[in-house]
Amino acid sequence: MKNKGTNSTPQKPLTPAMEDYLEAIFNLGREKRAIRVKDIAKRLNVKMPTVTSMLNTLGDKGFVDYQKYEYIELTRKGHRVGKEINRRHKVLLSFLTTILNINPRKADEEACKMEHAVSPSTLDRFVEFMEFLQSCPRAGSSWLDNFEEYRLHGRDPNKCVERMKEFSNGFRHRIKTISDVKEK
Amino acid sequence: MKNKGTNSTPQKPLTPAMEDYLEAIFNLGREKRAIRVKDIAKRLNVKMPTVTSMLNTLGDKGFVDYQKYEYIELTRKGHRVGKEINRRHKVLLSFLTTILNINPRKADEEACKMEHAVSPSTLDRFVEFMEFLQSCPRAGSSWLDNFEEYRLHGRDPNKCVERMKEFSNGFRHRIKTISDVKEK
DNA sequence: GGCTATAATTAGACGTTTAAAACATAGTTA
DNA sequence: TAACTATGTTTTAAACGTCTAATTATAGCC
Repeated sequence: MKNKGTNSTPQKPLTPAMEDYLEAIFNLGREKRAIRVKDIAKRLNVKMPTVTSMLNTLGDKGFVDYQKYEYIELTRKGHRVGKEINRRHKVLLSFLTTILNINPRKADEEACKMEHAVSPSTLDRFVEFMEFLQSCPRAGSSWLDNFEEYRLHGRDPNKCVERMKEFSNGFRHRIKTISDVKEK
Repeated sequence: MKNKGTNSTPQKPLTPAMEDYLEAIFNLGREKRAIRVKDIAKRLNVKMPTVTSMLNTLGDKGFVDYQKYEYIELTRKGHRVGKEINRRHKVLLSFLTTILNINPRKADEEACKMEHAVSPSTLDRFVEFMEFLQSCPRAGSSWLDNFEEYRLHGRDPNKCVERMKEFSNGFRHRIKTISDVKEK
């Protein structure tokens, strides 16, 4: 038996809901000085009592410092998790928008769901894949333009060479945003 | 209000657990003639009472034909869902293994979680992306070999041209498996 | 200080998913 | 057919995440 009910570093698997709260608190913490129950509720589209109860849960598990009616703060452990989930969100969002060219709103929704399903090591592969696309000219933005052309106008393999010769610049900016993921 | 409690085509969002059961039943149906509670329990690593109770839930919602002690069968609606979830699984598995080169066991685990998070339209983009890679020579398998090289041996952009000239054939087979996703 | 508006909490409930324990059925075999 | 074994079901209970309604706390203002 590893962990008795106390806490410290239980490392029990967090539920998706808990991850959502930690991510929300992490982000709110960078946006405003004081984080309130109301803010979290609004961010996650839940009611305030739901937030209170989850804060108690997360407090018991050592992810937030929380005494009722007082300021909400992430512990070091909670901060680590919130930041990691946020990283997943950004990477997946970037992949969905820049590589698959899904519109930002839809991509954000999807990233919200996917971020709980993708392990850190798989996430790293996504990052490496995008970095590769960015660092290698032939694999980079103009190549993605070809994907867009393919998607919209046909899938005939014979068109391929022709397509490769096309100079399209309407989407050249897409790949640039990949580097934003590495920020902070 | 769209649907009164009856059923027919309620289209209520299925939970991940329900999707798992429908997918499992769908797959078991193709493996053996009679599907038993025990089989589902084993497949999903749950206990038999859990299966019984979920079968009742899914029966009420019109996804399975189920009378106690009798054969378990998907309704047309249930079959549609099971097949769709299975499709998501196969597409994601294929992406994770052939494009990101994640090992099959790990990739399967990840696909199991991701399949509940990815919408059909996003899934379609994954498929198109892989089809594009398959249909366009320069974007195809040898290009993915370069990604592998990049991942393992360095990320220096200056190496890129050099890398592009390399002829690597150790991974050439990877891209072939992409077409398997389109089966059935 | 007392009043009021806003914010937060408590209390109680519900639906979902799970499991353990006890019970029921069906099939096989002696 | 009686007994044993497989399988399946019911009952009960728990954890989780959410809600509404009612209550309590905090902060700002006259």
